[in-house]
Amino acid sequence: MLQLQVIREEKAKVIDALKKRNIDAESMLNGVLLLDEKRRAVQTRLDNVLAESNKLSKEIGMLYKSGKAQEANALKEKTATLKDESKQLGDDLTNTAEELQSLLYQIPNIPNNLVPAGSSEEDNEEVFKEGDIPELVENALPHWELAKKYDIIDFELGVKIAGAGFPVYKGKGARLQRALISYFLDKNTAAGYTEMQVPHLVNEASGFGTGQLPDKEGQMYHVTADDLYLIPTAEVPVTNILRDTILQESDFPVKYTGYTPCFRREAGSYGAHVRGLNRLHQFDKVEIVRVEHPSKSYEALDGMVEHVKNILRELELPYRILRLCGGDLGFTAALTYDFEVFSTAQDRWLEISSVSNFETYQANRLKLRYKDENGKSQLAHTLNGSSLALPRVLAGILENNQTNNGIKIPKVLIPYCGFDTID
RNA sequence: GGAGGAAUGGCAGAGUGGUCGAAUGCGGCAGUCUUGAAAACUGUUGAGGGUCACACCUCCGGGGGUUCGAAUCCCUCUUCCUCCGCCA
Repeated sequence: MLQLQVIREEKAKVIDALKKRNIDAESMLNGVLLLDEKRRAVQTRLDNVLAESNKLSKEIGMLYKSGKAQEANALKEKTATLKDESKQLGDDLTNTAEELQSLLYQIPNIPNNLVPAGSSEEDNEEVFKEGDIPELVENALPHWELAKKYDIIDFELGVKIAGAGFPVYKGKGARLQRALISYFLDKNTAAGYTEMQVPHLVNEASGFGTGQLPDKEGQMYHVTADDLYLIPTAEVPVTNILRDTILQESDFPVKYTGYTPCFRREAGSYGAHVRGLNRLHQFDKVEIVRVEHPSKSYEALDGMVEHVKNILRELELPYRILRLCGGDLGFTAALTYDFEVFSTAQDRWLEISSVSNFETYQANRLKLRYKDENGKSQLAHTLNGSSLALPRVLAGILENNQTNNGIKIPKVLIPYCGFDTID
């Protein structure tokens, strides 16, 4: 959520920046400012009424103590109107504040200067590319065929147990999954991230904190009986560790990593692009989360990008990095780099990581602050990234490493797997 | 799931209707002393709204109520503790 102060003081700049998202925010921001003004006016009136009635109450107390009951009773009558007034003003205040809040929830984050203009993923800017695209054997197979051929992933079995998009990993497939998780966590902890095991269901407040609610309510599985949500990403529980927290500057940088399954309803997705592991309702992901001093957050973002690069290099996967354009940028992000692995057998790029700086947008909702050198509370910056999402990494490994003698396991994973070939 | 108890500032812990945003201790910060540190002493130290700055207002787990007045009384929800039941 944007800070009111920023909208108040730099409205023109905000409108201009949001144009990159192809949004004309002018009327929305005017609405916010109007409500904000109203809120403060009502608050001031309410405060005055309360001050008056506080004063009277004290006088009444004194009068009773000194035995002047009659005078006290006379004063009591005066408080009746004040009470009515404060009740009305209080209701007005609540309504205005709620209206203001819900309007603020509808305004996305301000894109960073680096974000290119654009309306769709076509306009994303390729900023880096590395790794050789392998020459595959003739009649190379996409991963869903390989999965069947080597009996390592069973999609039909998942359908039977749960439904489409819930694969069952078997044998070496399951072991490879576990290997990837351990490998990713080891890389992240070696880079100074503290490993966290967090709940896979979260409450409403956590959903609001990181911005999944109210915006993407339909994308999460909702356990209505207990009003909990299955997490769509570890970002939600891990970042919410620090909700309602005031850090010291010396606490920076905060670096967490966690492995969790992720659950997404993916309502509205269909077609060839959701085949196999490309888009699932349940998948595994290892996430990195950072909380930073505002002056350091972009340095941190670059560091996270380097970190993910390193991992992909070790996995020997060809990949590229995109800077997302305004039209493709997530609602809460200020700047996002997407990592994509090239799947040779599918002849397309697969998104495997998304690394973002949210600046103060999440922190404002989370009330995640720090004390600056003057002892004043300031909003921190939050960042997160996948390091990494498993299914498409797995797809990339299976497809790019297929040979006539089976699928070669990348060297770094062999110690984790205990085998070097799937055949 | 059943019965009982509890929830107060970073932590511990007083406060059972008025002058309580809240004693006291610990911790934190600043200072005195010291070559330096420790100890001791002195001061300071919750969050938010509001204001140029003050004033002022709100917050004692959340919500609602009683009252002129609520941390304190009532209702409700949540969480924690103890006991019982069930159980990976």
